[in-house]
Amino acid sequence: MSSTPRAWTEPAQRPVPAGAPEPLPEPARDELRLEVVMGALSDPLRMHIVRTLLLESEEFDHTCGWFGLDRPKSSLTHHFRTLREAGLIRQRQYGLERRSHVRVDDLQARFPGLLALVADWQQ
Amino acid sequence: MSSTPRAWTEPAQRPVPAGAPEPLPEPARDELRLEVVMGALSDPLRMHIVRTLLLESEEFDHTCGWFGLDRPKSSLTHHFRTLREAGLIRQRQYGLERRSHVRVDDLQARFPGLLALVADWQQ
DNA sequence: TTCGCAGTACGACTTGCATCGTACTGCGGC
DNA sequence: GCCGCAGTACGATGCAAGTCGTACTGCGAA
Repeated sequence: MSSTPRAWTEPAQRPVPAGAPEPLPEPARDELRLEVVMGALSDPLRMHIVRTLLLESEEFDHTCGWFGLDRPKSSLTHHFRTLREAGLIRQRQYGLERRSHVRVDDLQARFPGLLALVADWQQ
Repeated sequence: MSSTPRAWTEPAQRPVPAGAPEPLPEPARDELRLEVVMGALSDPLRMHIVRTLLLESEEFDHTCGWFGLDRPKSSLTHHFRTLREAGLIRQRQYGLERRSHVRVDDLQARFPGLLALVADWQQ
């Protein structure tokens, strides 16, 4: 995994740490809808979030605040929820923070090649 | 899989017939934006149109009416224009009719794998 | 030249979404 | 206990998009 910087091409995802909180409500893998996923990615800010998360998520999950986005917190909540409800990201509550990562396995299984397009996206 | 007649996986597109009208205004290949394309595909009716066109377009282009969609004509005009302005389809005016086909070459070049996802989409 | 047809243009209505301020919650540190 | 912080919930607002009826255009056939 560390030999190539593009972990999103790998089918395997790093294991969930023991004791991690349950993910927030999200669609199951077989409930993912391509048109809903694409609708979530049709917003440039959300595309940016997913792409950044994808290319930086090898080490650990990230909080909303980590991105340094210049938007009010309530706007970020809205976009992260949209991404989670579309099935693009998984969110877990760690104490104060809500950490996110891309659902690489599920997305690769259902929509192979989609994440490669996201990774190649240019702002 | 590679023996099946899925022309959308081929880089080449059938040639334009001599004397065909000029295409209606559309974004150039290098102006295509992934988030705009995905926004156009986020509507189930438009996804259906593109997918149908993709899987049936080997023979000839198709008119709006060919699809047999149960919507008023003005709604179809709206959706076909959205698809054309996003760069998904090319439209030409043949006398009375406006015929459409998917821009396979351009989309494969800019967003490889995207059309495969569309072709695998289930209503 | 008159009619019918494919599709557009326009406008009105409605819905959904992005945006954001403000109040609130829940956890951890002091 | 008390406070600060991350993030949510709620509500208001403005705007873009979907929907559709109706009038219109432009071509071809009778």
